[in-house]
Formats: sequence, structure tokens, C-alpha cells
Amino acid sequence: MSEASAADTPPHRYTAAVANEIEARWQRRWADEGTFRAPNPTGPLADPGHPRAGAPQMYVLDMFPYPSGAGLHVGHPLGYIGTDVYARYQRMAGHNVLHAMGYDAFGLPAEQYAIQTGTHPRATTEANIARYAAQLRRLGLAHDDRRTVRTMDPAYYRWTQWIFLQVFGSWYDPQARRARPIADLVAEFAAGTRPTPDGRPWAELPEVDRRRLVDDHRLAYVSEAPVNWCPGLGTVLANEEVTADGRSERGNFPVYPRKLRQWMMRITAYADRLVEDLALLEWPEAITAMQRHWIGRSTGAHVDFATDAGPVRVFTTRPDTLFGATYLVLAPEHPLVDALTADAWPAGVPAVWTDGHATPAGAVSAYRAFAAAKSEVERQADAKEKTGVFTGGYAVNPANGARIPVFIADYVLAGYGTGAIMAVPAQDARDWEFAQAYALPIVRTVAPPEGFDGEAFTGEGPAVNSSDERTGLRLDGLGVAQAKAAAVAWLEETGHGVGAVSYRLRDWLFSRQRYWGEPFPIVYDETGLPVALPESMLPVVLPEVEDFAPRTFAADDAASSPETPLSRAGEWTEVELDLGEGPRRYRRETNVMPQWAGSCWYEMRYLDPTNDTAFVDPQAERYWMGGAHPGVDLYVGGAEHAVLHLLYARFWHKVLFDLGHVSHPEPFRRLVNQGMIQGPAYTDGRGQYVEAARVVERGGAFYLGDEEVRREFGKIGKSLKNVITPDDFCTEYGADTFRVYEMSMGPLDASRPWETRAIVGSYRFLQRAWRAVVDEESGALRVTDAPADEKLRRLLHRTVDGVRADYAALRFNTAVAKLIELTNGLTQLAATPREVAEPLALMLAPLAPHVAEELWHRLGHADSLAYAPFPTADPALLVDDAVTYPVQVNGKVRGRVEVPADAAEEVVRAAALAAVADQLAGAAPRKVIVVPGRMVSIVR
RNA sequence: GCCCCUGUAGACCAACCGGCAGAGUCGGUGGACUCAAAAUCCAUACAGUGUGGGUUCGAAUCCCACCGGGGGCACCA
Repeated sequence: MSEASAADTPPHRYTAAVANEIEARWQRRWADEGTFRAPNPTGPLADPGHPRAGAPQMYVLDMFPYPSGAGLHVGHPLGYIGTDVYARYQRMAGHNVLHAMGYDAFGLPAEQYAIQTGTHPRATTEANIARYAAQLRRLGLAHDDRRTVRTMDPAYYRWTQWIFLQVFGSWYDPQARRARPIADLVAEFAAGTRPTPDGRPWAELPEVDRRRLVDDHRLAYVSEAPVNWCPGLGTVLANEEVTADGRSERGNFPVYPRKLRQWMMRITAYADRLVEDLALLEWPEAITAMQRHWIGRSTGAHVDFATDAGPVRVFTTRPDTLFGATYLVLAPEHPLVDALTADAWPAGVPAVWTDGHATPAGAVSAYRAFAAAKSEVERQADAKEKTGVFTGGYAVNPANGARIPVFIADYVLAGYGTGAIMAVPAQDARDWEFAQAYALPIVRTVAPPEGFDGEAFTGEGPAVNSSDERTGLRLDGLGVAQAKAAAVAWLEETGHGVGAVSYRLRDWLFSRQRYWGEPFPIVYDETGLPVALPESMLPVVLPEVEDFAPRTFAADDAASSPETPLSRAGEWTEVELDLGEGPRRYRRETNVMPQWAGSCWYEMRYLDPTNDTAFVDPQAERYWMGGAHPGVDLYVGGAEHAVLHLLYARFWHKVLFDLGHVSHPEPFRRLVNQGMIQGPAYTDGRGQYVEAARVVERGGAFYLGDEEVRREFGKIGKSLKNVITPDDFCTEYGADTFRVYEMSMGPLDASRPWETRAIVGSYRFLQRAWRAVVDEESGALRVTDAPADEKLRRLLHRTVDGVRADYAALRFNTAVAKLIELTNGLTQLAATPREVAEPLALMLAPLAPHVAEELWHRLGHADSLAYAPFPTADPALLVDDAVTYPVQVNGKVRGRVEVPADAAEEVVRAAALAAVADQLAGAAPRKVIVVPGRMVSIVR
């Protein structure tokens, strides 16, 4: 802007400078007056004199951010602004609205950033949080400032640790279908009402055995199991943190399957409830589908195959195909592999089965090494080509007594089902491929339809080759479903197996070999078994260490082993504590919790953030999360958390519900995923991304200097070099313009490209609204107390009616359109009637709160409009006196008639027939359809 | 490979239970203001709804097939 042009601008126009002044002033006032503090029913956050004390409550929540080093870009605030508009609207509409913001401060991203910059993660995280907070404040978000939380603060993670102790201190009772305190389990063992696994009386078990037995039942437990080891990050990862192509979601490093001793959470115990309770939720179909699929419940049977090494139990969804099981396959890591491996190859073994090894032991150990060295990426890339090796051992098919070979192969996963399968090549494509490669027999047990020329047949058909008089299993002729039922019944009668359910979901790997996370409230005594610290010792504060970086390795160093940073803090690790048996030496757990821990319950801490005797006061919990519609009333966040945060948080909430700490089994009743804003990104001739900020448009093409570059739209971020920050737009246009623009681009849940130049439309709109109230030359009010004319008044009431409905339904884009329409109806007037100006300011407030407050103030109101009643429409002004009906003849509009709005159907019909009489040429129409208020359709 | 979502003016989007394809924004064009320009204001044109079928008096909307775009899962027995 040149000096000359600045001089030309009317002095009281709504410019960016004016907007910025207004915005800073109102933000200060809101903060000073605590405008957006929502009262609790009791406790330190109660306020009986508050305008919404005792009003119906509403809980609006955003997925809180990780404060990354890059700050907010224009995509982040979309959801935050959306919830803010909704919350401000509901507050004006009479609700006591809780809306707060916190920070997910622990975890990999913050720590990786800290390592890159060589600073302590606390320092970088705090700096990042300060930057985020400033950016958010500038957007004018109406958060209750008293309720902010940071997961890295000891006052917060004390309760994360406390919840961990609740999980550790409980077990899942499958009969009761809920978690119960571990003391109940001990009591049952002690009373003999629950037998110990080996039948010895509880009283006779040595103390260590008792503890092991109890520990095996806990919802948080230590186990040695196959996990995802990521050398590049130096830590293990949960399944949910590994992408479909077998790399770490953070950092994109390869992940290796590795058997390690780790903390797990028994989320699988809740698998059925996590599926069933999705029915209680108003969530996008896509998210519930993803959760259902991730849990992956499948029904079938466990079948035991006798071997020299004892029975091998397999899981199958097709017990009806038992007769077609011509070999068994075990995962290379299966515990029975060593026992099954023969001393020597049986006579006449095909060469492909041995892979050229002289002994089965040699072949097995070579294959195991081969499989273990493969990353997930490689394993999946090799999926087409089946590999495996014969163990030299055999099993007996219980259906017909056939002696079948036992293989190991990496197409069988150790972590799913029992880690062993019965291979039925005729009915399973994977088994077919393997059978082809290893020359194994194929027996059809489901008859494919006439003319079927495929390989494995997985469809419906009658069972064949599936009866044996000796064993009594007769399935021939049965359809798949009947045959399954008959096979399961036979398995259970004969003791060869049992109907079973398996889940894709696996227990949640809960420990990380990192520094920046919650320490476990766990120590180990001389037995090496975990001991929970008492509540009185919480929080276990994360110690300061010289070197907070985890030991990382070459990303492809599959043989490396994790090393926790806390294990280097010797003084902290080795402690003397009195846990009731006098002072003794203990060793602390040196893993930390995964970053999801803190976000599993933050929605409850907002309810009662200052409580230091409970994670949340039960009354506050019941007030905000209970009632006729329990749970968070609106939760907005990205779809990328579909199976991470949202699954973990539901699990923790259910445990807390079972133990009586919360009043309802689900935390987030209504979920909306905000869309992703995609930014323009540019590639040069080599296909490399170039700094988007330096690209200019000339004549419809894009240039970096003199070189033409190609534009595409993609996820905003460092990798595409296209970060656009909200700050620039706040400076150039004002936060209100930015808010209106983001909301007007489309529905909240739709992704859309960011188009910088289009923002001026929102800017002009606010200028027109401003100009309708304030004279640009003098700054005086342009408002008259004279009444609005009939047409304008009707427009106003239609707008009020529509905007209310749009806000309530999160249709902010159409609310903006209606407000623009109303504003455009004012631009030609010499003065704006107050009866329109005031509701306009109020209706504008959720979207553009600063300018709305300023207009409201200038219209003579001393108080903030945050609690002013939202305008209501007069129903009488919503219906027009007359209605124009289009008249269709054979589907084409041939005429129009205007009739009174309350005209009877016969009147409309007669008028319509008269209007198109020439079309009908005197003939009686075959059919006349009158759609009241809409149209008339005539069939000739 | 399997599952889900989605295709409307040049772009972003409206169109509620099937009822006149257009609320709004950008951009285009013309005009006002200006010495000129920017900014601002005013006025305009532009699609028959991805394609092909079907149901219906009537389809952007419902059904089927195909094509394009996006997302999820992917050796889960």
C-alpha cells in the first residue's frame, strides 16, 4: 500500500489496521474479564453469579495439538475456528459451554525436534507451546483460560500415572464382562472359588508364583512378545503407529518384527465392547468402519492337531474345510517349532522342502534368520512369492487321521490367532500359492460352480470330500455355514477343538525407549517382578539427564537392541524406598509411556483442572459428561486419529467406567472430522519441490525466478515446502476475515485447496457489514431508529431462521452466505434500521467475534455480546403472502401461477390448469400433481 | 486385491423429504470513482450436475454399471 493510497482510504473504513486494533483490544478485554470462563457446579471453578450458572451444559472439544516447531499453518485452525463458532453460538443460544485448549506435550515429535536442534525437549516444547498459544489467541478463540493443560506438567501426568496404576491394579473378568480390582482376583484365588492354572491351592504357592499368576491377569502387564522394533527411532512402536507399508508413522523408518520384553495393555479384552459401543456414538461412518475393521473380529474355531511335540493349536475361520487341510504352517517364531523340528530329514523329502540344508535344524534356523532380517516393507513386498521350510515334523489331521507335514513360513504371522494355521490350499489363495511352490497336495472340499477355472475357491458351495466314517465327521453336501456349524459341533464333541473368536486387534504396546514421556510408577524388586508405587509417591517426576536422546541405530540395523535414556540416570534408577516392608532397594522402570497416554484422558482434566485429590471431581464429571446425552457433545479433529487416539482413549475410559471413576462408558459422543486444507505446492523440472512462498504467477503460469514450475495441491508442511501461516493473513486482513474465510470455503468436514486471493471476498463482506453501521468518513453511526420496510424485515427474519439452523448443524459456509445476503440488502440504504443492525452484529459474532463486539459496543451496549441472546425469528415473517407455482406439463415448465400462500389445493390446481390451458388444448389431463408450496405437475 | 467416501459454472461451494439447477465467494467482462492506477462500489455473462442405463408425472438427489479423484486396509488364516 503506497502512502498516496493510504491517504485516499476513508479514515473510518474497516481496514486491516482497524481490524488489528479492534482485535487486540477485544482479546485483551476478554482475557481481563474472563469472559469465556464456564462455571462448574461446585468446587473452585464454580461461579453461582455467572450468567450461565445452572444453564444446560454443552461440552465442545478439539483434539489438542502437539506443539511442533513449525507453528500453526492455515490448515490447523479450521477445526478450532469451527468449534469456536459453534461454542460461541451455543453460548448465545443459552448453553453453559465448556471449551478449552491444551497441549499434547510429550512424545516423539517434540522429542525428535529437540534432538535435531540439540536442546532439551522441555525448552523447545515450552517455546512451541508459547508460539501456539500466541497464534491461537490472535484468532480470538473463546477458550476458558483456567482449564488449559499440558501433558508434560507433573501436576497433569501425576494423574496419567494414577490411571496407569488403576489399569495395572485391575483385571478383566470375562464372566462379568468388565474390569475388576486385582484384589477381587486374589480373593477368589485365596478362597478357592477360582482355581489356579496348575490346580495347586493358592496357599501353597510360593510368593513369587502368586505374584506371577496375578501379574498375568493384569490389564497392564509385561510380556515378551513380537513387537515392532524401529532402529531409526531407537524405540518399539505400537501396531497403530506402523503404516500399511511397514514403516514408522513418525519419521518413515523401517520397522522390524522383534521379540522383546515390553509393557502391554490388554485392550483385546475390550475388543467386543469397543465394537458394540460404537452404536452409542454419533461418529462419521468412515471412522466407525475403520475401528471395526482394525479390531477385526472373526469367528471360527481352534483346532488341535496332534504331533510328537504335543498338540498344535490353529485358528481357522473355515472349520468346514478341515478335510482339505493338507499341511500345517507355523510362524517362524512359534514356540513349538524347536520341538517339532526333526533330527533328520525323513526319507524321500522333496528338495524344495529342505532348501538345500542337510538337517531340519539347519534349515529352520536359516529360515528364521532370513525371516527376522526382513523388515515389514520387505516382507510385504515379498508377499507374492511364498517362502518357507519343512520342519521334518508331521501332524495328524483329526478329521481323517491323515499324516500331514508341518512347515514354517513367514506368511503366517506370530501375532495373529495362535500363530499357526491349517493350510487348505483348495479354499485359500495364500495356501494355494504355497502349495504350488512346495508341491503339496490340494483337496477340494467345497465344490466350485460349473465352469470355475480359478485356483483357490473361497465362495459358496456344497461340501465335498468331507466325510469320514472312522472319525464320524460327515459334512458332504452341506453349505458353508451349515458345514461350519457341524464341524465346530464335531470338534467340541470329540475334544479336537472348540469354536473360537479371533481379533486382528492386538494388545497395546505401551512402553517406549524414549526420554520425553511419562515415567512408569513402577519399580522392580529382587525378583524382577514389577511393584506398583503407592499413590502417595506420585508423581514420579521425569529426571533431568545429560543425554536425553535415545540410542538410535542405522535405520536398517535389524539386529540392534533398544536402550532407554533413563537407564543412564543411575541415581534415579536405583532407589531405596519403603513400600511397607521397611526401606529396601528397588530398580525403577526406565521405559516411558507412549505419547498417546496423556491424550487418553485430557478431556476429563479440562472439567476439573486444578483438582489435586482426584483426576476429576465426580460431580464435575457427571455435570459435563452425563445427562441425557452423555459424553463430549462435539469433538472435532483429524481423521488420522481414527485408530490411534480414539481407540486408546475409548479403552481407558471403559476401564475407568468399570472401576466406577466415570459415569458413562464412552467419552466422545459426537465426532466430526474437519477436512484438510491443501496448499499449493510447486515442482521444478526435476520434480523437486520448491519454496512455494517464492513462486509468482504470471499469465496463468507459475514461475520461480525465470523457471516455470508446476503447481499441485497437497498436504501443507515442510516436505512440500508450502507452509502458509495464519499470522500473515491476520496481519494483512485481520483475524475475523481469516475466520470468515476459513468457514466460508466449504463444509467443516470437507477438504479444500487454499486459495490465497479468494480471502478478499470475506474481507469485503466485513467491510460492507461495517459500513452498514459506521460511516467511513466520519466514524459516526449510520443507524436509524426508523423501522425497516417489510421486505427487509422479512429478509432479516429469514436470515435469522436460516443462520440459527446452519450454526446448529455446523453448516458455517451457508451461514456466511446468508449473512452476506442480508448485508448486501443493506448497502443501498441511506441508514441501517437498528432492528436489523443489532441482530446482524449478534449473528456475525460467532464467526467474526471482534468486529461484532465492536459494532455491538458502538450500537450502545456496554457489555460483551458473548452472553447476549441469539436473535430469534418471528414465524409470521417467514411465510410469504403469495407463492409462485411453476406449472409443469409432461415434465417441462410451461407456465407459472401466483396464488395466496394459504390457497387450498383445489385453488392451486384450478389456477395451474387455467395457466396452461393452451398446452392442454381442451383435453382433460391424465393426472395432476400438486406439491404444496412447490409446484404443479400435469401429465397430458 | 478388498472396503469406504466423492464428482454441480474457469475455481471454491449452495440446492433440507426427489419438485423452477444458484444462496454466497473468487476469477472474467463492462461501468463508476481517479490525471492514471490500486483499493472500493455498481452491473453482468458463464454449467444442465463425470459417463451410460433404469425407476418416477418429475432425478444433481434413488437404483445398477462404468470412468475419474480422495481415504482406509492389505499374507489377519
